Amino acid sequence: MSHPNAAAAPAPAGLNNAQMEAVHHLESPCLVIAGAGSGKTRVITHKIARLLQAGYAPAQIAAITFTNKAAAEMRERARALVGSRAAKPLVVCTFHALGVRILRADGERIGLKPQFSILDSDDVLGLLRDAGATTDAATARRWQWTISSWKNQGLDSAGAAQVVADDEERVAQRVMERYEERLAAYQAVDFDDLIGLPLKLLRTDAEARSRWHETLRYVLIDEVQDTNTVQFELLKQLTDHALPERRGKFTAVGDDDQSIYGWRGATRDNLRRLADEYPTLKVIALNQNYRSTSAILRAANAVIAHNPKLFEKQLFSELGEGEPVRVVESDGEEHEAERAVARIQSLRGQGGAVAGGPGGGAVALRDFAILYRANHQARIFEKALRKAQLPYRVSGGQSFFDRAEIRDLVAWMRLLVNPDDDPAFLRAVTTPKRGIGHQTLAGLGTFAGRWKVSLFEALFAESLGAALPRKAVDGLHEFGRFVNDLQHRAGQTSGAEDAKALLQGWLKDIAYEQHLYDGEDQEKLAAARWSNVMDFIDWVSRRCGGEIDTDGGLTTESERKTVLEVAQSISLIASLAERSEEQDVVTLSTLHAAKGLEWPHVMLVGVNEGLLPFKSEEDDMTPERLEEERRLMYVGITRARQTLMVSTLRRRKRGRELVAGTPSRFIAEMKLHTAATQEDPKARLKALRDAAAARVAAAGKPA
DNA sequence: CATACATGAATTTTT
DNA sequence: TTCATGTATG
Repeated sequence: MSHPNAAAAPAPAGLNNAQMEAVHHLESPCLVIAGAGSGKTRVITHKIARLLQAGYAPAQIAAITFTNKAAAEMRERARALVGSRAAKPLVVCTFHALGVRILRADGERIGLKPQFSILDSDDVLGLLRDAGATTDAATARRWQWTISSWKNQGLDSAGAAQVVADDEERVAQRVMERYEERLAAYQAVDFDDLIGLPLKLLRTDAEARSRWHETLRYVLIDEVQDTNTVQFELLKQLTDHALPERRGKFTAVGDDDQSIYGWRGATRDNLRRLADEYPTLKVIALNQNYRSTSAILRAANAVIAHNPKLFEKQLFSELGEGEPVRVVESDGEEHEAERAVARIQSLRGQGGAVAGGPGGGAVALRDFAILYRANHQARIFEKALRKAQLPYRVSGGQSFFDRAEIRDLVAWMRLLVNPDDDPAFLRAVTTPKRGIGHQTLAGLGTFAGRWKVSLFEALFAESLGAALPRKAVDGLHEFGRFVNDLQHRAGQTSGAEDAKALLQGWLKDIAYEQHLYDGEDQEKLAAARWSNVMDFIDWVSRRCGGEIDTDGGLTTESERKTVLEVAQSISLIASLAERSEEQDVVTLSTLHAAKGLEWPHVMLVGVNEGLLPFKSEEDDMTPERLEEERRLMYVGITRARQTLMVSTLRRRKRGRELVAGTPSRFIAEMKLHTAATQEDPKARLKALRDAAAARVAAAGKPA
């Protein structure tokens, strides 16, 4: 991963004492409480090196993360430390990728054929609409959410039947039953299944379990505080070896104060469970922060002190006092945005005047982040930045793989891997249009439903002729033959050059470029889409050529792969090799999406009651909810390296009139007044002098 | 009655 | 940005 602001610990000479202890503790399960910016990736990668030294083979070590990005960064840092040869066989991947690996190898033992398809959330939504016979996307989305949270608690539809609380859930539970039937019929799994099914396998199949215990002998897991119940159970199963001396070989790394995903099933309580269920658990806290100034950390510590503690931890920094944290009050969102822009411009104008500025030179745009609670808040800042002609990037924008044209091609590839993947079939057979319409597909669907076979299987059934007109059947057969032929060739084609030729030939055969220009009235847009398609083709063929995996997916070796093999791993991959990441632009991001990243200059905006902590009408703010919001504030504060500005609205526009806004309680909790913010001119002067002294001290040190 | 446009409101997100 | 709701117009 190449994000310039990714939390790459500014390398201290070696490891500090706590880090060293964490790295060398192999005797019993280990939990590393890694505060923000305390060098946790460093600990994990060094621990991998330590395990290799202790005699583990690389392929026996698994490092599990939550995102592809984190996995890629981890692999890269491990490679830098232990070398390519040792790093290659390491199992560094996401939870879900590990699930895929287990299911591709052993899924047959629980009735899943190895070429099963992975549905993304759009596919799931379509299936649910179908299963629940609704066209209403909002309803289907609620079902999706409900069903997913049941699955994340380890419940199937039968289990969910025991816990339904109201009528809406009762309906969702029935939809879930039909959804499960469909998944089984399509030989497809959703993202939740990628955790749930491997867990089921390991629980019920002793032989498979012991085989996996032989394969993966030591497990490192990142961000444990973000694990949900099912993921936690999977971790336990993976490390629950039959031999006592081989049991509990894991290191979990996390920070209870950065647990911000409770709303999607993550439970901070898993940290406590680790301590409860593993009496020999060694808990090590990393308290030294290598990212932020003392002024920033003091504010962070003060805020989080209002939460009950799970583990004792107090971050400190040796980077100097730094600039005081600034609180700014604005009249309305526009005003706030203008002031944020003004701050960027003034800090940039100042050049290297800020302590430790990159190379002591000008402050770059990429050094700034504007962080907010909710996505819609970005809008007004975008407007202000555009007006000031400052380039920016909004986090969590539409990903490459979400684009319609890419989803078309991915559907085709999924169909090649698993012709029984009905959602993929439907998309491919109608993209581009080939004279197979609603009527034909409805007929085929009815036929397939009656005989309980997939659409693709139904297509070649003898008796289909009785159910559909001759012309329709001919069209379907032609499509089927085309897919079969392409599938055959894709299974034999490997290497970048050949793969590219195959893919280009395929696009030509289906006249995809024409399809794009037909569907778009503006030629420029169609051309842009086609260029995306070309990027996609390049990307797939490069992987066929055996280029080293940079996406954290499954691959641990770099041999040539067939097009079909590459297609197998495609659903899991969320982003192309980051292309725009290195541009010098201001970052706009939600607090959630900012986790794990850092910037020299951070602005937290919209820090108001109602927004942060967030509160909606029908929402009773439980203490737990408030604590999670506070952790969100904590995460925001600890993203900043040199300066932090916290912005709040005195007044907000509501409709046409301005209404009073209340600064967030978290601002008071930062306890800035002692150091001086704006009230006391004398104290402020002193703070400025201190900061200047700190700058001088910092400038004397090598970077 | 249906469609077009304007207005206002808006949790958080990965795989 | 998107999504839903409401008003105005054909």
